[in-house]
Amino acid sequence: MVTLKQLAKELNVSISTVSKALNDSNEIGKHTTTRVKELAKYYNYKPNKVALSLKSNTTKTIGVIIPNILNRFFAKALFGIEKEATIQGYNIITCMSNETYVKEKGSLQLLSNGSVDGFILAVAEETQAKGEFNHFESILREGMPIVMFDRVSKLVNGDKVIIDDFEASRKATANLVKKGRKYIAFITSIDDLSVGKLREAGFVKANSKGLDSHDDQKILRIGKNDDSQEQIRQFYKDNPDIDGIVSADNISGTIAINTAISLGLKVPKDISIIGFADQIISNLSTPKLTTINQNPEEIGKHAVQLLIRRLQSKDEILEPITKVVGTSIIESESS
Amino acid sequence: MVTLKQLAKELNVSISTVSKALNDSNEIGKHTTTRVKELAKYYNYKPNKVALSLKSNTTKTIGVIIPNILNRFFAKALFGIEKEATIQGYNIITCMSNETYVKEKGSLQLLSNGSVDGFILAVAEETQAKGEFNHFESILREGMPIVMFDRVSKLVNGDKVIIDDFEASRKATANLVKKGRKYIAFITSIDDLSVGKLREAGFVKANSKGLDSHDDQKILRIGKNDDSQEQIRQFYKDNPDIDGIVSADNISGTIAINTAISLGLKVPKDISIIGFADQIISNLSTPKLTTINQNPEEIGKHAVQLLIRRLQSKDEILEPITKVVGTSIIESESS
DNA sequence: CTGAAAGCGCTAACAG
DNA sequence: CTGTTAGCGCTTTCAG
Repeated sequence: MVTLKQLAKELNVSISTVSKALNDSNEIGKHTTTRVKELAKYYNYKPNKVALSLKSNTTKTIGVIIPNILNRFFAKALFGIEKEATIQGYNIITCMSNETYVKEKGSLQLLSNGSVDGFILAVAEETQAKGEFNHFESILREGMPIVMFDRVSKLVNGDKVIIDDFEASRKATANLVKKGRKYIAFITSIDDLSVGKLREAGFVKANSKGLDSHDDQKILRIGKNDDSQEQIRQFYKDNPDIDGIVSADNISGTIAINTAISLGLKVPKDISIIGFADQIISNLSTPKLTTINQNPEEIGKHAVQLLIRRLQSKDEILEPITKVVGTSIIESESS
Repeated sequence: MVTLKQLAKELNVSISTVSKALNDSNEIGKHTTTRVKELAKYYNYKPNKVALSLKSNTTKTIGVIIPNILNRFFAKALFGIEKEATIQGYNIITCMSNETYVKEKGSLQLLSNGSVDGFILAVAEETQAKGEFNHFESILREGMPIVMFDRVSKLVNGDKVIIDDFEASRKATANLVKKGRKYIAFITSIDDLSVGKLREAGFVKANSKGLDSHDDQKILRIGKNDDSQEQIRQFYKDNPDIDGIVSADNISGTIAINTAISLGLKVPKDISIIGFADQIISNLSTPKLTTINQNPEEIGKHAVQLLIRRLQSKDEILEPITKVVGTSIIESESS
C-alpha cells in the first residue's frame, strides 16, 4: 500500500503538504494540489484506516455479539445492523456467543481493547439463566456503550431495543379467541429466555377466561434435545380437544402444522396456528403459517442508531433509552 | 483506557520498561516486573489493538463478504468462519453484498484500506451473472489475499473452497434411481449460479438413461419472485408421472414435500424427494427431508485455514489451492 | 503557500 | 537492569 510518505518523496514535497492537498486544504496551492491528487489516484492511494483510528481514537467499528446466527431472527437483525451501520459509515465486527456465557464475556473483553467503539448484542441464553451481568457493567464502566436488543437485562444500565413480546403474544392469542377458538395451547422451546417468559405471560393473559390458574393452561415445553415432531405429535394425542396453537419460537409453528396435517387434521378448520416467525418460514408449510412479525431488521437499525447517537455525544450524559419496536400479525392460511 | 504512558508515570519508570515488563522480557528485574504487572492488573490494562496493528502492519482481522445471510448455507459458513477465526486469534469484519455487484465491490474497497489482512467471500449472484471480476483482481494485485468459497470464479487466481456440486447432485440422483424411481425431476431456483448449473449437470448425468437430450429432462426453474408453492403445485399437476425429485436450493425440497402431501400424494411411497439443505430445514416437513449435507461449517473452517496459511507465509509464493469439501447424503424419511 | 515537529500507543534496537 | 530514541501512517499546530 502506498503511503503519504512515498507520495511526498516522489513529488519532492513534504508529507504534510501531501496530506493537506488530499484533504483539500486551502493552505495548499492549486498546482500542487492537482499534482498530488493525480499521483495519489495513479497509485490508488487510500488513507490507512489503522493510522486514522490511532490518531482519532475512534475506529468507526461496532462490535456485534449474536447468540446464534442460525436463528433467523438474529440473522435478520444482523442484516439490519449491517445495513444501517454501512449507511452511517461504520463497519461491524461480528462474534457469536453460541448462547454461552464464556464466549460472550470473552468476545466482550477481546474487542474492548480499542477494536471497536461500542457494542450491540443480545444476551446469551446461559447468561440469562445465570443472571450474571457483571461483564456488561465493567465494559460500560470503561466508557464503552452497549446497546442490547431482544434479550435484554433490566440490571444493565444502557440503551435497549425490544419488541413488546407480552403484547404481541397477547394479541396473537386474542386473535384466535376472536375467531372462536376454545382450547388454545402454547408451544415453546424458549421458556428459559426473558422473551419466552413474556410471550407465555401474554398468552396466559388472553387465554385465561374461565381458567382458574396458570396450571390449567395447555403449554407444551420442548427441550433442547427433544424431537419436536415427536413431542408435538404426542401433545396432539394427549389433547385431542385443542383447536388453536400459539408458538413462541420460530420453528414450532411450522412443525405444528405439518404434524397436524400428518395426523389427518385440517388446518385451519380443525386447528388454527399462529407463530413467531418470518415469511420464509411461513412458506415452508402447507397451508402457510400465520406469523407474528417481529421486525428484526427494524430492531437492528434502531440499535445502530441508538449506539451512534451515544458515540457522537461523547461528553453529555444521556439517559438510557428503551426503544420498543412494533409487531404485526401477518395473516396467512393457517389461522 | 489506561495506557503504558500512564502506568509508567505512576510507577516512575519509562514507558519501555513497562512494555517490556508486561511482555515478560528478561531485561527487566523481577521486582519491577511484579510492580508493573500489579498496577496493570489493577487498572485492567489492555494493549491498544489499533496501536499494535499500526506497529505490526497486520490487523489480525479477516474481511468476510456474504451474499445473503438469510440463506442458511451462508449463515452456517459464517458460523464456521467465525469459529475457526476465533481459534486462530483472528476477528472477522462482516459485510453483506446482498447479491449485488456494487455492494460487493464497495465492501472490498472499503476494507482494503488496512482494515483487514485478507478476505473470505462468496461471489454475489449479480457479479456471477455479469462475469465481472476485476475488483477481485485489483485487490489481489495490492497484495491482499482472497479466499473464495462455494461461489467461485475460475477467472480469479486465488485459494478456493468448494464442494463437488456436480458429484453431490449426481450421487443424490443416482440414489433415487437405485431405489427404482423412473421419472425424476429437478427443481431449482438458482440456475443462474455456478453451483446451480453444476447441480443441474450432475442431475442430468445420473438421470440421462434412455433420454435423448437435456431437453427431455423434467426441470422446474423457479424465479425470484415466483410463489414456490404455486409453481410446484402446478408442476405436479402437469407431470403426474413424476416419482422422484432432486431440489437444488435449500428450501424447494421442503416445499415440494408439503405440496405433495397437500395434493394427497404419499411421500416417499408415491414420490421420493432429496434436497440440498440442512437438518433444521429437514425437520420442517413431515416426513422429514432427506438432505445432501454440504458441510458449510467445514467449508468456512477450511477457508480460514487457507487464508491464514497465506498470510503467514508472507514472502514465499504459494500456488493457489482449491480445496474440495466432501458431501454426504443424510437419509431421512422422504426418500 | 510549504515544511517541521509533535503526538496517537506501542515495540524494539541501541545506549548506558 | 533501565532508559532513550525512532518509527508505524496520519493530522494538525505552529513557523517560516
